[in-house]
Formats: sequence, C-alpha cells, structure tokens
Amino acid sequence: MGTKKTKNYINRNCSELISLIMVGETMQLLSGKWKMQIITFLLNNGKTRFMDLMRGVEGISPRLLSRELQELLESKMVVRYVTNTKLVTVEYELTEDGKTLKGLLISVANRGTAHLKYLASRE
Amino acid sequence: MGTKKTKNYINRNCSELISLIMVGETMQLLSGKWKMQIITFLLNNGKTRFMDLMRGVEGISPRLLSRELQELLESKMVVRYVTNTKLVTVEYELTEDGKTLKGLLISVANRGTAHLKYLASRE
DNA sequence: CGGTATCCGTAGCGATACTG
DNA sequence: CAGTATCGCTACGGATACCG
Repeated sequence: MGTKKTKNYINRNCSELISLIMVGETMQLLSGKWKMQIITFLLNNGKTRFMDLMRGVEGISPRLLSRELQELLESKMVVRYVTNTKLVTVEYELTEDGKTLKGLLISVANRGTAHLKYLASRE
Repeated sequence: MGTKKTKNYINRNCSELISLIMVGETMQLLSGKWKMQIITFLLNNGKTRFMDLMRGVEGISPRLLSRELQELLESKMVVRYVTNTKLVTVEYELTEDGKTLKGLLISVANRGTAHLKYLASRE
C-alpha cells in the first residue's frame, strides 16, 4: 500500500463501514461519568425512584444524578413519573428508545470481562 | 411495589443482570472525546499512519490524537509499528482485543440513526 | 423524599508553535 | 512525518448545605 493520492475517508452508505459521525453522535449523548451506569441500572431494575438510584449507582452525588437524569430526559431516553404532587414520589424509567441500549450495554459489560482476561493472558 | 426493606442491588452472577461494575470499567477505558472514533476508523481502515488518522478523525488535534493513542496502547487495544527508524513511518492497528469492539461500535452507530428516527417520529 | 444552590478544584480539551 | 511543549480555558465532577 503506497501513498496514492488522498484516500477517500468519507464513509459511503453502500459499504459496511461504521459511521464515524454516528459513533460520535451517540457517544456524545452517552457522555457523562454515570450515564451508562444509570441506564444499566434502569435496565436491570425497571422503574426506580431517585433515592433508590442514589443507592444503586454507588458513589454518585444527588447533584450529578439529577443533572444526568435531566440530560437523559432531554434526549428522551428516560421518562419521569410523578405520583403524589404533595407527598412527592418520583420514578424514572427507560423509554422504548432507551431500552434499545440493552444490546449495547451487554456488549460493554461483556467486553469488560473479556478485556480483563485478555490482559491477564498476556502477562 | 411497596417500600419493603432495602432491595438487594448488588448484581448476582447467576442472573441476567448487566454488571454495573463492568460497564463502568469499560466506559472508563473508552473515555476521551475521540477514542471511539479512533477505534472506529482503525476498524474501518486497518493499519493507519498518524497523519492519516489526523485526516480521518475530523477535528482532532495532534496533541489529543497522540494522547488518546497512547492510552489505547497502554490498555493494549492498539499496536504501534515503526518502520523506518530514521525516515519515520509509524502505523497503528487494533489488537485482537481491540477488534472485539466491532460489535459494540456497530451497535453504537446504529443507535445513532435509530435515535434520530425516534426523535423525528415524536415531533 | 426529591431535588437545587453554592463553591471550588482539576482534568479534559483546544489552538498553536515547535522539534527530531 | 510523527509527534511534544506550552498555554489557557471551561466544563465536568465532587462535597456540602439547604429547600419545598
């Protein structure tokens, strides 16, 4: 492979290439230290209250949980349910769109263990 | 679902729950604004030189590309080849481990388009 | 309970210039 | 070509206190 002119780096739809733009887009939506864990928790446990999320996603602060939930609400990956307007009960749940992240999250989790094994095997 | 004692939120291996810890672990490894795009590009194009990565991953600075490549090298997801020690030719390539990210990246990219469609359908 | 307000440190990122 | 050095910013995240 010599240095021909300049390669065509723009992704063509007809090929099997993975779109850099879409990858960037998605990763931006999922950016934030806790977002993936929040989604994972909701995937595992379904509709969940704020304080239960606090307990479930270990280490997160209320400020950050609140912020990242809002971002997930904005991008429509999560819905918010308020039950008692006076005595306050709020639950969060993944939308249908949010639930489509399941396969992705499974891949992510599996890769975690696979990577650890890979590292172990090389040393 | 009332407020029973405290739910058991620790993931058990025997269930189908996705491990929060592994998700966190992986996402930390993949953190950095450009890492996923770099991996995607290498997945699409195979062994690639530094400057070609610069051109391929649009918007990235040499500083950041250098840094993120080093991190990928440290976590053994990428290999570095030097050909001419004097006239300098360097190429980067995914390791076998790095290549296992393909499914993940495809999910990520697909979700990008799916998400856009979802948003469009709701307004 | 379900958050927001405030404060603050640092790590992440960008732009640019420079080097072997 | 393949990076590193320097600089400066701001956005992200942590801790804590407080509010309806």
